[in-house]
Amino acid sequence: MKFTQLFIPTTRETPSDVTAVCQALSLRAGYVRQLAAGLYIFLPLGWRVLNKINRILKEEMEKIGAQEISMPILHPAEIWQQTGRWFSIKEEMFRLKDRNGRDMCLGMTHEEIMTWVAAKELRSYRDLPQIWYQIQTKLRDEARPRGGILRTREFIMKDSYSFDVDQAGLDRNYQKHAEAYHRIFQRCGLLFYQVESDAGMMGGAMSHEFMAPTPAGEDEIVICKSCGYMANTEVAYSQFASSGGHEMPFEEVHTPGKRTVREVSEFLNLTPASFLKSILVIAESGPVLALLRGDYELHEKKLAKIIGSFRPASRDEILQHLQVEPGFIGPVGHSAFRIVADPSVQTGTFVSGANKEDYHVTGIKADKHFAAEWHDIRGVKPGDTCSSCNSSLLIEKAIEIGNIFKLGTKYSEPLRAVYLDKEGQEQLMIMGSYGIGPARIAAAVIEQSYDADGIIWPKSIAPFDIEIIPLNVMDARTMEVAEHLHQNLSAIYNSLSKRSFEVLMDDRNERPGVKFKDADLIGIPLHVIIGERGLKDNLIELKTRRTKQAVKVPLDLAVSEIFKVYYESE
RNA sequence: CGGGGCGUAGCGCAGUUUGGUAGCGCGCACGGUUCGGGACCGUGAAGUCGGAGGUUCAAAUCCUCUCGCCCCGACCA
Repeated sequence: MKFTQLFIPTTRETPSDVTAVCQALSLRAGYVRQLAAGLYIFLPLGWRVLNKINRILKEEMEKIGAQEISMPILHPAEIWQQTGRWFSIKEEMFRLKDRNGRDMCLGMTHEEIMTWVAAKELRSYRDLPQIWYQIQTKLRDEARPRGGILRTREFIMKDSYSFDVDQAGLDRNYQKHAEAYHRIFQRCGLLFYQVESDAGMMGGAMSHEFMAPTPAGEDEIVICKSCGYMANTEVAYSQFASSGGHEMPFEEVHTPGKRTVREVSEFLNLTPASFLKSILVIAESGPVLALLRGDYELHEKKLAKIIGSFRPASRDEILQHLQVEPGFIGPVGHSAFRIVADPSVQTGTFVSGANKEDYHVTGIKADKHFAAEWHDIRGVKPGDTCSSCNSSLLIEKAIEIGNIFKLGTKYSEPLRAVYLDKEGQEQLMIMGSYGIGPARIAAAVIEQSYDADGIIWPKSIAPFDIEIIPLNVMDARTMEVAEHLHQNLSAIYNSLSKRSFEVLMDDRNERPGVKFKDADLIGIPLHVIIGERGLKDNLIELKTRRTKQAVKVPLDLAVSEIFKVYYESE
């Protein structure tokens, strides 16, 4: 392919409103353009990369017996009403009416439709198991699109769905997907972790996320390098660091106008870890007092698992239930309340509000001065250790590039996806669903693989394998060599990669500097530089993008040397 | 949805405080000189100053409304 025949609008400057590296580079290198908030156009180079990724996805999905199909993205509301998600999902779903006034929506994901087909067409245990997948557009009216192609309102997803006769079948398909995902991300050249995750709106019993660590990531994951525990902070547990709190008399102290942990700790010259933080929340069953150590934050999802959905209490509610201003709440003397306390305050001596304006109480001990249900309700923080092996934990930012869910019967039940077993009994199908975002893979790869000059693609998903750079297109010899190499490399079938090289030739009448800069920016793995200077000695130059190392090779050995350097390079 | 920021030539920006001829750099077109890491000289095209309304002799600039984009948070298969 010739550069002059491809639309590659590179730019020297970065648009001012980008923040993420992947966003800046994919724009500058001419891979994508933004249409509106959360809507991106994939230009020729970007689309080539996505197709490379999709090719890998298809190969690995076929390997585990998944069958590619294609579903509509416009859905009738009824099916989503049957599973309840029409109601439980709020503004995030794009909804519309057709000309007859029928409610429709744009698919955020395809559990409903896949299950609908399964319910209609699969009847016998003999029809199962099935794995169906597609690479299809999803639409979500995101509250806040961000990070360029990281979080968009319209995006392509590889989503697959498994249908099994029993839990053991689901376990096998879940495991197969996990293994396929490992191969996929490895082939794409990503550093990634498989972490425990929250099932979120998908529901279901078990789920894992695949996370590519990068500072641009929206999620935070907790990693134990020692025993391998890895989890999204949404579900992560840890061992709290001991507070080293010291003994204090049990007495009220005057703390005029000091309300926050920070204010009171400074006022009393104590560390935040000496405090017992009391938070009043309103659950459906009534008010609940949540207690945790002053240096920790309440983990709302963990608390919700124990007391159900809740919201923070308003100032009036705090006055009503506790008869005290916010800032002076404490656990002492509230035996009538449901109190849920974090183990970080189970041993030791603490300071907390006195339930009396402008007073706190020192010397509080659990069980002696208050009683509580004990549950881990705190967020993991730096310095915590692993709850299984007590080694130190790492907290890293990461991009979610894939996930796998054990759905069980969450969708087969409402949509009546049933089969007859060997005894002729009707049984619910056991389902799993599994997603990967190809654009997020591309973004994560850029985030993990770039330098000051631009993108460094791994060979597996680069838009081209080789870029030929004839430095002076006005020189006849240069062009003769370049054209010849271009044709040869594009034509020779290579048994290793099972295809011929995809070659981009920069045939623009540009100065060498411009071509070098653009080549580095675009990030094709191997550059073949043809200049008059080298040709005098029948030499051309091979330069690998990642290392920037260049070797001069004789012209008559060009093709074999290119093979060699290409396959030796990382 | 809450908080903040920004909309001026294709891109990056100045000009807005204090109303008075719409500018700079890059890019683009043409001519010339250059040609191994984003060249130089010259000439030129290109703007409803996001939009609507208002104040004023006069609005990019002041006021009101509105639309869009970005960031932080809330939210998030």
